[in-house]
Amino acid sequence: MNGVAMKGDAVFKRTYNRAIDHLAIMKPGDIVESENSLKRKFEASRTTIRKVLAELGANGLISLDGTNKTVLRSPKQKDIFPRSETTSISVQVEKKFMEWMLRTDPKHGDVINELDLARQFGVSTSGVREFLNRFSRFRLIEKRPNAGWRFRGFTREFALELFEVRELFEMRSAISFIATPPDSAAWIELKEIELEHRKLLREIAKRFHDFSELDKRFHQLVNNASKNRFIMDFYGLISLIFHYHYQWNKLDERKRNHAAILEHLDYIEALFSRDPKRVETTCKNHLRSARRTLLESIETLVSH
Amino acid sequence: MNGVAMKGDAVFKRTYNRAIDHLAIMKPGDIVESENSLKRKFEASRTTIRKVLAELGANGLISLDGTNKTVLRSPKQKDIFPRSETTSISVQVEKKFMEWMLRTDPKHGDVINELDLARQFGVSTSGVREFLNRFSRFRLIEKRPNAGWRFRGFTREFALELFEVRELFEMRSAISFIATPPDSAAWIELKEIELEHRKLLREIAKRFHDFSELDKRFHQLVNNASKNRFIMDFYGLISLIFHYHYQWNKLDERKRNHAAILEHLDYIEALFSRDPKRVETTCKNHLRSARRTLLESIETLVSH
DNA sequence: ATTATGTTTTTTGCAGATAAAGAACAAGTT
DNA sequence: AACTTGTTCTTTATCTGCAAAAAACATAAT
Repeated sequence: MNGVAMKGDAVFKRTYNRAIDHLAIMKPGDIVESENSLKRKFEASRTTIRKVLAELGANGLISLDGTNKTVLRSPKQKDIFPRSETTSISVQVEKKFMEWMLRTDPKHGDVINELDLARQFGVSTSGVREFLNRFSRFRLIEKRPNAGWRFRGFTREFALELFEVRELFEMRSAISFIATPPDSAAWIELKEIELEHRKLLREIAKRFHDFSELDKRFHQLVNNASKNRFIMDFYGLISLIFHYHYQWNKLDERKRNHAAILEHLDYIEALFSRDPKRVETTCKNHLRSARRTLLESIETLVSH
Repeated sequence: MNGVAMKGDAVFKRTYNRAIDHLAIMKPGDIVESENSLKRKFEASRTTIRKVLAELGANGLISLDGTNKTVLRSPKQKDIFPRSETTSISVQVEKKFMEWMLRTDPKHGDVINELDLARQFGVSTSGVREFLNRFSRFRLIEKRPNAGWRFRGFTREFALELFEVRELFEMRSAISFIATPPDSAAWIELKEIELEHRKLLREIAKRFHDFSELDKRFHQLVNNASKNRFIMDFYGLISLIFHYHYQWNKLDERKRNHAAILEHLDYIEALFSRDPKRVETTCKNHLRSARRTLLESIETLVSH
């Protein structure tokens, strides 16, 4: 309302949109369920639910008769809030920072200016600051007191260190995986993933971009078998890096993905065989070539 | 000066104290070196150096004659700022939070209230918030949007997951360690640590408390051999946990430390032998008993 | 040309304010 | 007794403001 925006009402708007979706499948005259029921359904506090109901009433979508709330009319397109207003500032900053990283491709040692980013992102410095503090856990940036943040990666050393740990963790997880009971849901998921791979292999010509999503799904499944929060968390960092890697290195993407699918299929087959030796061989083989690809893309970046 | 304190001047006070220390070893009439030289020596910006010099002048410790600054009198005890005023708010919050954890011993699921902590610590909510964001990387607390932080550990599962990764990392580091060239400084440091162990063993009756420091030094040396930032960082988490563990579990401390020293000595000997098999055996043996101790102390805590 | 000090501009660290969101309390209905 | 809605109290998310600290720009002196 006034110029000095405070907390932001993304939760309200998101919940309001959810309510609109909900109303869309109801008819005028239908009764609206209780606040507590909506609270559970929309995952928001009752305070927010009440605000939404009040707004729906004010907009003539429902009648607010205490415990007897009824639908008055079906929602129109213009009743919903734009998607961009339904995410909190902190989530927006996160997204904008990632885009900024891709765009500017900062190099090791580059300084990150809070004020500058805040201006670019259209948020206050605190928003940027808070994000950077959280992001620092990935070890890609580093703070020097009173003198701002510095970018640390993405160097060859970083990639090598990353892969050293990745291999350690994934090998351990893969061994845990083959030890999971045969009736576990993980095996079904693995079978599904295998089929997806075969399907993608047939349609590789036009769908090779879809590999990155499948890659993530597969490795995450394996890593989750470790049931170790540190190992699973670490895979979060790997995905982040790969997300960028896929954006950077468009060269030979189709060929690389094709090769990776074949490696994955070997690896998956080894998992189904439950033979630790075979798992080790196929897993290492795949990770080695994944590392090679990543390093190549770094060299390419550095050279031009 | 006025009631609304802003950034805080810990850097100034710390630097001022450093300057006082420096003046203490000079005689009246001696010439004070250049601002740039002091800047390098005291690791602060020239802005801060100038402020310090101005203050020293105002307090009659030096004469401020442009480029000709001379010592007027030796500093007295009352010239220095109290130590507590020389650390930044963020460092103070960190320290207070750790003390708070020890004191209140929060359990899994407990909520952490930013406002409450801010009041207890005598700082603003922003200070607490910023700290919690940074601290979240240790995975001991977790945020739920709009609903505050929750304590996650310190459970048996947490300890088991921690040790799984610790063993993986330390084994890898130990193997890297024995591969370092014989003229590396690490071997000298290891020898020193060995001697410290033997010395502590002789004086175990009265100095068993000193083990925790030595323990950290030893394992850090081994982990650093990995030259992997993720592995080295992880040891930061281990130290943090152990710091608390040592505070919690006072039972049998002397006996436990005595046993650990012997295990360390075996492990160190194995490292000197450069025999991977021996290193593996002694390292695993030590980590197994370290885990047992930690688990015992958790059970004890849970039971009363 | 380097190295000194003097001055101005920019950025960071932290407090404080406030709307939004959550939680707790109260009282009424089936 | 279990659910309603109504009301109040507490906590979080975010912006703004300002002094401290750093960085950049001048200018003077060896």
